[in-house]
Amino acid sequence: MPSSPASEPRARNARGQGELLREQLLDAAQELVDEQGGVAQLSIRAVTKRAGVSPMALYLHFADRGALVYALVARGFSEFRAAVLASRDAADGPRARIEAMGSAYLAFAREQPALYSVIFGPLNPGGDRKEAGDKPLTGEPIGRESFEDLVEAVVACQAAGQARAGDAHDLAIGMWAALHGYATLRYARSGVGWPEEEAYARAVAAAWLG
Amino acid sequence: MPSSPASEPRARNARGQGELLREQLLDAAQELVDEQGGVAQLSIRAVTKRAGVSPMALYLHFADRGALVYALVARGFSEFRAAVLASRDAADGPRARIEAMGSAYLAFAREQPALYSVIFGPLNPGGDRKEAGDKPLTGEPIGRESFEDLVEAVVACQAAGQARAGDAHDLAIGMWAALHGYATLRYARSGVGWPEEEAYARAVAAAWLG
DNA sequence: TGTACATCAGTGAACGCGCGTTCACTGATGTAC
DNA sequence: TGTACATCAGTGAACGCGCGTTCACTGATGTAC
Repeated sequence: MPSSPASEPRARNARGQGELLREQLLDAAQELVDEQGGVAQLSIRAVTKRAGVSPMALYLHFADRGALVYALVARGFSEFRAAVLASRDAADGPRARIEAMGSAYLAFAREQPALYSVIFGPLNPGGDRKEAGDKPLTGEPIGRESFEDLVEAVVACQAAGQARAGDAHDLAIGMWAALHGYATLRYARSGVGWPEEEAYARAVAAAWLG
Repeated sequence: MPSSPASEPRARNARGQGELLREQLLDAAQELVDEQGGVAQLSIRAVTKRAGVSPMALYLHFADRGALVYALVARGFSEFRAAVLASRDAADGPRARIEAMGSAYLAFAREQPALYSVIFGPLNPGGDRKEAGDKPLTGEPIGRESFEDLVEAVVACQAAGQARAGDAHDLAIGMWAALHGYATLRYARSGVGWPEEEAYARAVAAAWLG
């Protein structure tokens, strides 16, 4: 008989493969975040139960709940940034690149709304629950590098004469806020008649870059 | 000796004044939401403790935790809408009215960030914690009426020749997303150099209305 | 004017639950000699 | 080749906590007669 489904007890990892559990815990945590729409209700016990492991096993890989949340958000942001940059690099010409970044941004927010809202939501996401031992997100706030990517793309666009003059930073801010607003409002208030992602991304570029 | 500070036991309301506690509970809940940055961690026990009352007293006014959260959000939205409309009515001319609405929108989000994020965040805010008995936000999603106010202001602006032609609904969507993006991103990612509220509100109007 | 009674604005103890985290333990597997 | 031992990947029970909600009660105050 083949191995039965998830309900059977999980086999422990082979010697030297202990690190595998770390990724499995992050996967389980991400599933729960998707289901719950946020990180506030995420619990060690729920994560370890989903991974088929005792609560204590989590402490082999994370110092506490805050460290788990931080790792989850950091991993999510890496995926986000990679997706946006890949989309940019597949497009032709500075203006098309910017619009591709906007589309990819909105697509990620649609596909992973809970993760998106944690990445670009209030800082210190673990602290929502209890401060005890939670690692604050100090230094570079998550999301900053992607903003810099956008500024760079705006500069390239201006250099090619495909965007109005003006402070690239200010234009990038306007575009970022417009994208973020759509990303967080569209599915929370869907009854209002939203444009498609690509059309909106082009409209945002037109509004801020001319 | 005058009445001592909050630590002394609360006197119960006089006969016929039982409804006063309802507002006091909502006030306490709002304080906690401000402190915690959201509604997810709001507990009956914390609210009643702050109001100086036993947990059971809350059930005299609210069916359960979800009903409390719903009442809090509904009251907050009324305040929000009233503030935006008051600002609109104090301005001169259709274009200035729209810009005043935008400024008031951003000012409310700055002054009451937690309340703002609950009003315009994911629906069914009480459901974050546990579904048991929570009243879902059915029918008109909160925030809808303010969006209609904005559409109306755009129409007035077009009628006065102070906005480009086009579907007023689509223009209002663009402005709303831009305002919401600023409102939720500015204080969460403050290190990036944001414009002032009034300047941003004008820029948004310029971007979408021409 | 006196008193029984209904009403009102709450209180108090207890329930079962899930939580993060602690301390101590287990049992398979590889390695040194 | 055999065996003692260290290491690794976990487990199990228990702690004290805050939670929503239940059931039953209290004591002051107004009202009917």
